[in-house]
Amino acid sequence: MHPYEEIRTEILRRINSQAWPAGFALPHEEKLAEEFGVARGTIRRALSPLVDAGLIERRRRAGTRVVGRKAHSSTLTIPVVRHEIERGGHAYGYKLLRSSLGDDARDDQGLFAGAPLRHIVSLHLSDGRPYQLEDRLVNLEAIPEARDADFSTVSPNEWLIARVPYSSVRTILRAEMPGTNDSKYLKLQRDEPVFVIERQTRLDGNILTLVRMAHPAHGFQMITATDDFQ
Amino acid sequence: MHPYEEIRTEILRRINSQAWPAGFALPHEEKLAEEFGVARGTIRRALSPLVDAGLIERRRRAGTRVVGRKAHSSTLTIPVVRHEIERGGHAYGYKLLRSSLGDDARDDQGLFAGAPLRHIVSLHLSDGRPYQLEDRLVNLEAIPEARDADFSTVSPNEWLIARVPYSSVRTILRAEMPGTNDSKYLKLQRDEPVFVIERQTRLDGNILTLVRMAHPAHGFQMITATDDFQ
DNA sequence: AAAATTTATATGTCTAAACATATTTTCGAG
DNA sequence: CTCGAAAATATGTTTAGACATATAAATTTT
Repeated sequence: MHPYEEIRTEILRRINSQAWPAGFALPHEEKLAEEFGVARGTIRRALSPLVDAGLIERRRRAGTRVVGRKAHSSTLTIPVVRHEIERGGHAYGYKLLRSSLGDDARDDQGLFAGAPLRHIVSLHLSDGRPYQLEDRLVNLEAIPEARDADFSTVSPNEWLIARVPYSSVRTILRAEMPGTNDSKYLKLQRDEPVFVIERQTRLDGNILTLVRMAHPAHGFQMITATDDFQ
Repeated sequence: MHPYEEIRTEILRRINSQAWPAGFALPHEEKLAEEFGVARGTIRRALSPLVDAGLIERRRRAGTRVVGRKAHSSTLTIPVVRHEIERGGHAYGYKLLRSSLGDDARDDQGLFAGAPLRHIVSLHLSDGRPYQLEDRLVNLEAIPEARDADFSTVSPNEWLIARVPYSSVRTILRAEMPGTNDSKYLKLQRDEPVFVIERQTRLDGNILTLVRMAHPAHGFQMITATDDFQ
C-alpha cells in the first residue's frame, strides 16, 4: 500500500468515526504533510478523490472542510444485454423483430430534427424467455454505416457500443404499464408491469441514438455499484 | 483553461473523432509531453480521469491504449426526497405512519443478525399527493441515537443522511406490482405499478439501515447524470 | 460606520528529477 | 528450439520547489 493510499484511508477513518465530523476544518496541506511525513503533493493526491466524491470541500484561503452529505450517489452500469445474461449463466437468444428506414418514424420529441433514421425493434432472450424488448432509433446522418449494418444476428445495442464513440449519455428509468408491443413480445403475466430504461446517446451535442429497453418486471432489478472507498 | 484541461480535451477529441480508434496505442508520456510542450506530470494529470472512466487502459511497459467500450456507465444520484420535491417547485409534505422498536421486525434476509432495530414507515408528499412511501429499518446497535430520534417532523431519510457517515451503499431498482401498504397509502390508479428503490447502507461492513422507497409509477422517473467529459 | 483597498494565506497548477515496479523483449544456456 | 534469466521500457509514486489565484481578513479611506 502506497503512502497516498494509507493517508486516504486514515483520513476516511477519521471522517467515518466522526473524529472529524461534518463541518470540521481539516489541517491545511502543509500541516498534514508534516503529520504524515510526506510531501504536499502526496497529501493532495490522497485528498482529491474525496473531493470528487463530495466528502470534503476545499476553498482557497478558507481551507478544507468535511461535508455533510445531501444525497446518495452511486454508479449505474448498464452492460451489453448479452454479457449481462451470459454472466448470469443463462443462454442468450436474440431475435430481430423489425427494421425500417425513414425520417418520421417515432421521433416524438423531435430530437433528431428530421435526420434520416433507422428504426430497429428486437428481442433479447434469456434461456429462451423474453428478457428485454429493444426499440431503437439510430441517426444515420451521424452514423451512416448503420444504414446497411446487419442486425439479424448482432443486436444494434452491441453493434453500436463497441463501434461508436459518444461523449454523453442520458439514462431514464421508469416503471410502466405495458404497451401493446410489450404485451405482444414480453410474455408478461397478468398485471405485470415493465421496467423501462430509456437512453439518449450523444456526441458533442448531436444525438446518435435513442433507445427504449423494456424488461418484464418480475425477477428483474438493477443494482448500482457503490461509490465507496475500500 | 489550464494546460491539463486543454490536453485532455484534445485527446478526447482524437478518440471521439476516431483519429485514435479503439485499440490504438497512444504515444507514451514523454512523447506526449514533448508534443504538448509540458512536463510529464501534466500529461498524467490529463489522462488519469480517462483511465478512471475506462476510456483508455494503461499497462506498464506495454503503454496506453484506447478501449472499446463494453458498457454504459453513469452516475445515479438520489437526493433527499424533500430536496427533490422542492427543487421541482412543489410543496413538500411529510407524514409519519408507523414507528416501532424490536429485533424481529421485518429482517427477512437476516441482514441485521439479531441487532435491535427501529422500524419506521412514513409518507412523503408532493403538493399534497403521495410521492414516496418510505419503509425503513435502522440498526440501533450501530446508530443508538436513532432510538429516541423524533421522526414525526423530520424523515429518517433526512435525519440519517446528514448525520451518519457510511462507507458503502447498495441500491436496487425494481418495478413492482403494488403491495398492500403501497395501495393503501400511495393512492395508485388502477393497475398502476410502483417504482421501488431499495437501499442498504453500510459502514465498514456493518449494515446501518435498510430502506424500501416506493413511488407511484405514473409521472415518476429517475434520470442519471452523464459521466461525460466537457 | 461603511466602503474600498491591501495583505495574507490555503489551495491549485506546473516542473524536473529520481526512483519503483510491472511487463515485454532480448539473449543465453541447455 | 525451449526455457529461464537479464535487460529494457513505459507507467506509477514521490519530492521539493516555484508560481498562480481565489478569497478571507486586516487595513485604510471615505
